[in-house]
Amino acid sequence: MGSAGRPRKGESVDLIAPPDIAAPSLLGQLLVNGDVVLRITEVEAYGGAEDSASHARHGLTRRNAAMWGPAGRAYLYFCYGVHWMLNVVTGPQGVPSAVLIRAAEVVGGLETVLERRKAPGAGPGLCAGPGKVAQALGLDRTFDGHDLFAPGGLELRPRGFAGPTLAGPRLGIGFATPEDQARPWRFADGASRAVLRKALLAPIGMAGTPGAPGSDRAR
DNA sequence: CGCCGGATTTAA
DNA sequence: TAAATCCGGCGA
Repeated sequence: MGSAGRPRKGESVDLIAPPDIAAPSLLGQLLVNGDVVLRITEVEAYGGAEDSASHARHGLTRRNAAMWGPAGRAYLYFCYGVHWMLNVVTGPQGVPSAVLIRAAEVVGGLETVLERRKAPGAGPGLCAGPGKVAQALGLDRTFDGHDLFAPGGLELRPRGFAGPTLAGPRLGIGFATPEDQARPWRFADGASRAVLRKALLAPIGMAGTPGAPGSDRAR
């Protein structure tokens, strides 16, 4: 890796930005693993300078090591003894930050997803929830640190589009400081039904009209 | 070394 | 509303 910190071909420049900037740029992008293709509809930013809600709050540990790595890698962790959670590592190397993929829509491989999710049929809630997303993609600890821009295995495809961006406080971080709990670091695609607690989110980055510029990927 | 609790999901 | 179910991080 001679080009540390510099985006490679096909890599979104936005991932080098602070997590709250990088996060909304991931909306609409695709996650691919085998025949399964998901379109990201909801994300949350973690880390940056100081964030009491981040796994990096206690410093570098074995579990969160991937958060310190270069942008564009996966950070997988096990939660509640039950679920795996997928994050996209962002920011410059050495600054722990990541974006939690909270929800997505199935674009391809529905049969595989239904099987993995043990769901009877498709619906807006099929992959709405971070544990569901990882399960649908068939992820576990072996994907921790995986390069999302390397061909084969789990991949992030920057191509995609999303509707107007919604933003609001992150979910499930009652242990964090009130200031960090209040940060509007949860983002979602306003045009998607695959979004949890949508009523807690409000339009952002638009100068008056929905679909306005501002949610564009800088590229 | 033992305890506490979690970036959740599901079923009752 | 509560159980499932494991491991990380902290304090002793």
